[in-house]
Amino acid sequence: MTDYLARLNAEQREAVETLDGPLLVLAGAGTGKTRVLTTRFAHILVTGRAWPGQVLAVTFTNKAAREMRERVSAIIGRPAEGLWLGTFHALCARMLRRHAEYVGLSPSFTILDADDQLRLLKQVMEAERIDAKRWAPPAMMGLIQRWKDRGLTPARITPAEDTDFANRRARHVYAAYQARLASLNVADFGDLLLHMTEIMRAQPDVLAQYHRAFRYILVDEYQDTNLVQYLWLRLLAQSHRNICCVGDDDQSIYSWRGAEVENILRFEKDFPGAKIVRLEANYRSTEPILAAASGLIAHNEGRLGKTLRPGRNDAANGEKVSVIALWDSDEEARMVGERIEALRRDGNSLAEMAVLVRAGFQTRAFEERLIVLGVPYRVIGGLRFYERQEIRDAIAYLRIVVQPADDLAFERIVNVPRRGVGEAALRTMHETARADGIPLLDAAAKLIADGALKGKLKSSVDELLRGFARWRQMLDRDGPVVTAATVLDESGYTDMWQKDKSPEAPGRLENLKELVRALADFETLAGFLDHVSLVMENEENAEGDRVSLMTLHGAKGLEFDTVFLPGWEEGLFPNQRALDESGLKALEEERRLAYVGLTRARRRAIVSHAANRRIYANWQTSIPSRFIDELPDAEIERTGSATLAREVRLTAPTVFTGQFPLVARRTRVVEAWEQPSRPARQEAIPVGSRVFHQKFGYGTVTAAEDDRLDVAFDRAGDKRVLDRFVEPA
DNA sequence: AAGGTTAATGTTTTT
DNA sequence: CATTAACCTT
Repeated sequence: MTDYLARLNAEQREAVETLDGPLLVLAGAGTGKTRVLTTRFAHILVTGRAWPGQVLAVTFTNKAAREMRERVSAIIGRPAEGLWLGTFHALCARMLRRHAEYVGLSPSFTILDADDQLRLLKQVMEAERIDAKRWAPPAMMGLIQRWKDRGLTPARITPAEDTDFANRRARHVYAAYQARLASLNVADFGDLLLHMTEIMRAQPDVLAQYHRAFRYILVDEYQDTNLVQYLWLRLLAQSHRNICCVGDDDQSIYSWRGAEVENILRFEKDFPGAKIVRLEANYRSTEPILAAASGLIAHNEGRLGKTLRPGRNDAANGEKVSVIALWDSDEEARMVGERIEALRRDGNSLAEMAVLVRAGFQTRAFEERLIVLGVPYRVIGGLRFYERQEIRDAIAYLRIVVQPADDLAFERIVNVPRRGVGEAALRTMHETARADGIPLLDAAAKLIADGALKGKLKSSVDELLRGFARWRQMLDRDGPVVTAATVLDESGYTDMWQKDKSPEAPGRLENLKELVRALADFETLAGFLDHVSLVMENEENAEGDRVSLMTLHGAKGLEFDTVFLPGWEEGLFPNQRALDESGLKALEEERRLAYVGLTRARRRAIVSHAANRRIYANWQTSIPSRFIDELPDAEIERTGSATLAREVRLTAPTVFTGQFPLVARRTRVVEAWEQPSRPARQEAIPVGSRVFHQKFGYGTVTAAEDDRLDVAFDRAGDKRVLDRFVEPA
């Protein structure tokens, strides 16, 4: 029964068998993190420490949750049921249904998606008379989300926090937004965590209930937790302290989403006596790949410090990491295509190859190339199932059936299909709703009863309202599947797409069918709606042998024999925008992203960069990413038609000495080597001098480092820009 | 209210 | 370039 322990190495075994007290597992890439987590879970059950329902296991993705559930089942030899195993959000939603009244919601609250969130916020900002031109709603949304990530309810926000948005009215807007959510009986994603944390803080009996319920807590991807998730965990763990967090600070790539690596450091502080186990034996990659990745990540400061060592017997026989220099992005796509074909000819499976890019738009060039070559591929990421227009529309209908007061859903579908409800009619409904303090749906009914609506508008809206009354009864009588099918049919929604002649229409109808089909697995419509917003993913086009194309973020947790890492150029990767916004912090995160990319590869990693890249309309010259220079020379092999660039760069005499050090030497050489479309800068730009930038206007240079300048722009504020984009003023 | 035009604007996005 | 939101015309 304990033969599962025999399959672990010493450090993994320690992580599994240390069951009492707080434990932090620092697990490097490919060191068997998931195995440790699932084995630990099973070990708790097998040793009789707890029943399955007494273990709380938290992941970030549904995929990870599913995987863990399957592997735990396999070890204990039966389907694992009644588990508290899921994503932070799914677990919180489940809890919040029990205690919704504490935060002014009813247990039937629905969960809002990003689109509805923004629409609602726009309305709130409009009502608060905030100029949307000057204060962009998406920026305000970001601010609110970051507050929520930090566990800050409007009441917890100090005036000092509310300084730089809409003349210190951000806190007020946030409060109004929250009030509006409550009045609609909806919660956004952030609220799930925020509300539960707030409830556990304020209601000792609720907290005590969960302390009794959970004896052990397991947390995956701990480096990606944000503050509110940390608080939530800490509250739940504070009585028994049997909490085990697994993470890797070197793979923290979501700080821009509110994740705080500092949580790892905080862990030791808040759980004194916490044991720390390091997993450093990598069973995934060959030695050159590990050494290259380690050499790269060593350039980051402030790491907890782990050294990956090869754990595979055959690790030493690996090929070096290829670094290929190419003339332009077309040649890069051609190179990747050719390599893929060659590998396939040698008997390699396409499913074992991946192209990992920094930004989503980069996949297109490779898609086009692979189509020409007739190589099957799949793009991972992009629109999720529930983000599709037709699914969101259908769900809006269903939400109103469950929740007649859901104004956002009503607003979304009242004129879909067209019922002649335009801006004017909607405004009238809003006014009536606000005046009488009733939901939009009731306001519409009232306007019809009062004879305020006329003609086609009146009859079509009336029919819709009668429909909702009917469908609501039907739900009790005939269940969700029949109701959903009827709603889509009788509302004219299916009809609308059947009449649509666009090429996407058939696919949309197919998705609607899939939605109804998926409903069969659920007892209640409310349960299904939760599933759709919290869990439902794309069917990943998994069938067949295909090359995977995805972003580096999307590749976390995956592995492939061969990994292509194109576009390693300054500006693109590391991404200039990230650098401009968050400086060194962003650079280190970009570097971690590069580390994640390299460590996805089992046997082969092919890094490439192009000297010229078409961005939007025109061609732009790029220089190789600094990350390439940071790869240890011994582990890489440089080839490619643009190898010359490097030779030139390395052998060119250092022209500029003394006075203005570190100025764009690399840029200049590469530009000299190709056509002089943009004249190379002849002189360094001294600190303190006045410059002009096409986009930001005039400013004063405050610092210079390599080819980038810190400039205090007169109007645009402090920015970091490439020196070739400014001119001496 | 609907359809067609122009102008603005381009990272990453587990839930 | 290519997508989308805001705008203007019928």
